[in-house]
Amino acid sequence: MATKPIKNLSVTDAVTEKLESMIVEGAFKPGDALPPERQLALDFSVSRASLRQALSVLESRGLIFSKQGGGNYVCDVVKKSFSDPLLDLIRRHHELKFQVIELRQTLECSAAFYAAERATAEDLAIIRQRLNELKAIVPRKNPVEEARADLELHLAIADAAHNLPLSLMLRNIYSLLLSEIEENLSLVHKVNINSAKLHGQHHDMVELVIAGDSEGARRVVNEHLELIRDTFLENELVTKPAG
Amino acid sequence: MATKPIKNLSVTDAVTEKLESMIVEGAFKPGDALPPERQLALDFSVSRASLRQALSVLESRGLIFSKQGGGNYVCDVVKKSFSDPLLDLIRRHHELKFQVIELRQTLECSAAFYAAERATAEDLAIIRQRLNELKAIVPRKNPVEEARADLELHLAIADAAHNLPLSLMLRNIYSLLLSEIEENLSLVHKVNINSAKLHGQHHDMVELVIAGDSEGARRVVNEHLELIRDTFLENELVTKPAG
DNA sequence: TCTGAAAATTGGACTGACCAATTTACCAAA
DNA sequence: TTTGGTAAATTGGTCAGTCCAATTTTCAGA
Repeated sequence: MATKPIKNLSVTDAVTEKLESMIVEGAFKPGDALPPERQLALDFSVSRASLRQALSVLESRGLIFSKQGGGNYVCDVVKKSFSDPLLDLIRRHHELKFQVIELRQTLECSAAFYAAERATAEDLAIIRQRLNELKAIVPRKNPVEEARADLELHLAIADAAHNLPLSLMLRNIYSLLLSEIEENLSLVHKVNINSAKLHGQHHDMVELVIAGDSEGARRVVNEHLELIRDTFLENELVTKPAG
Repeated sequence: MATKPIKNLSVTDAVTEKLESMIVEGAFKPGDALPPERQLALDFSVSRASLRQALSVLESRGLIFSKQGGGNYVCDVVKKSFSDPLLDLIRRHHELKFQVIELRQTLECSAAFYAAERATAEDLAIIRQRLNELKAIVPRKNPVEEARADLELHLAIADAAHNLPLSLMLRNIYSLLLSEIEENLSLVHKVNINSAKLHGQHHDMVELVIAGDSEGARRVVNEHLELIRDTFLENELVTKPAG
């Protein structure tokens, strides 16, 4: 008999949940001012300190905002943040973005190496197909589509390495990068500066994997991701005023 | 002309940012306990109420968790976001073990490389300490303790690479390996065949990282993990009838 | 009616206190 | 020496009261 997992919420957590559900259910509509903190604390029979902890959490979730002396207001855009904590973390800390790219570099170099050694005819057919799809999309000048096709090519190579955990980790990183790219298109425009060089590297990557030149594949992928990393870094310097 | 939104952070927000940065930058590592709230409030020269608002926000973001009477602890962020499905998968499929070791090899080689380039004096002190702890444990002939100390050394090197996502991934892999080892002690007995050689490599690893020889560190770690991989493989052939 | 300063309201922050859960220290019993 | 349990110290959870600063409201005077 397992001990019953009784709902044992702290006062703060209970208030957070209550307020959140009231907002979601429309008791307070977007733009509305919440009752004053002192009144709200009385209504819930909690201290103002506990209430304010709850309000802080709701503010960090983007549900409300505070104006000193004015009041607490429900945000207009109630964006359902089904946010991945790690993803949020990386969004807020650009130094982590660099680390993610560095990690991607580590993983992809190995992936290319093993792919060159282990790729089957079937793997190679898929890789060629992805490369052709990418080449077809490039002229359309659609950054998001191009980024997606780009990652698909990289993913095909990773899969050819026949290391499932490695593939899965890269998939996670790709989904992270893609949402990043979709949020910040200017970043992709920058990438286009080095577009020709990047696409040349794509071509070389594929050729070396097909040729079974594992060391060569690793080297080109390394150069490829260094170029990507540097482009990201430059972009950060442009878009972020002062780090 | 918009009024310049000068960085005008509230006390709570400032503390939140500061703590988050410290966690991200590794001042507090996953599993670590934060200093007591009263002490932390003193350190930051803020009231405990403000500090607790910040802690509430960080908890809601999944960065820390609190135990009443126990303390505030840094979460293992990775478990929720990066590789839940991966861990489950590997637990269910033993044939993936080889691939996991291969992945570990990839990650650790990079980690050693970057550690040799970036390790601070503090990092090096921890690495030396872990090595000494390992040396002290070896004579006891306790396989589980030794495996744990072994992984702690590798982890210290990984942390010195100053790449949080990389550290987190390796932590997951380590916890996986450890539970694997605890389940199957015979495997570690096999390792002891190459015990002397492995410990020599540990020593070389540390020395090269301390010397800042990134290429050398990468090479030794590569050899180290090849030896580990081969030992695992031999063991598989012995323990699994016709795997 | 309009303006502007005073007053009331409201969020931001600090202090000190008390409770409850956990951890640590310590001592007696086996 | 080891074990087991209890008392003490530590630490998070909560509350009440106070003061400050920004905003909103009120209202007298032009």
